[in-house]
Amino acid sequence: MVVFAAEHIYRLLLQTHGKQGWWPADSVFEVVIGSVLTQNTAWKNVEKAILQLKKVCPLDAHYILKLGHDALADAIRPSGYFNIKAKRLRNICEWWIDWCSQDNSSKNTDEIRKSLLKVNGIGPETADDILLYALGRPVFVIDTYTRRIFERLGLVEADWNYETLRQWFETSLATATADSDRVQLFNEYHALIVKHAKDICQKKQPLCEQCCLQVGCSYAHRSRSCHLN
DNA sequence: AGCCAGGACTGAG
DNA sequence: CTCAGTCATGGC
Repeated sequence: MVVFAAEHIYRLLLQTHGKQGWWPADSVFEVVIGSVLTQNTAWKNVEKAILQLKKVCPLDAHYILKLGHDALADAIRPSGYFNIKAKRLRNICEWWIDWCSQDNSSKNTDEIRKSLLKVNGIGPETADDILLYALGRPVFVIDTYTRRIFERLGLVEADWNYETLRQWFETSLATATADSDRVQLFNEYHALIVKHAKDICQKKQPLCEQCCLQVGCSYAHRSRSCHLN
């Protein structure tokens, strides 16, 4: 049964919240920018930052680099951590320019991830955000919500590192085999987890039976209250 | 009035 | 090598 748990929970999330249609952005490069700005930051603040940035400069790697640190930091101020994020944005702009200058059709996903992780300011989650939502690669994004929910459902262990968790999800979701199907599935799944966390758990609704979104579910709950607390 | 957001790096021990 | 400290605004 546990083998199909990941797919089961996906169906429950989908029927509860509907399709999310991530990533909210006007361009692929905007996804890259957003993935850095949203690090440990509410998306609402990221929207403000991107809006301000668009007012002072076209959303293009070359223009952002020409902007300089101070002007960039000032524009993205609402997203918090504006000084480090300005540096990180400049770093990922360099990477992006390099990326766009090459033929990437034959590169495999793992080598792209490695090159992303070499960029200072790009950790495993941000790298996977970029891989999935900007580059359309089939990788499952792990965030703090994912950890908490599935740990309290008793499906994953607390001491698993990022890679182990990612592997668990990717191998558990075996029904979709074609790359394009997996991209769609992983895209929606991560978005639904975030949606669920924000809409339901933060509002402290008495979801218990619903940690898995369903009354009387059979998972081994670690907590009786909302599994996100 | 705190608490915490769609994390990641650094420096101490 | 682990791990606490650091970065910082805005919404609830």
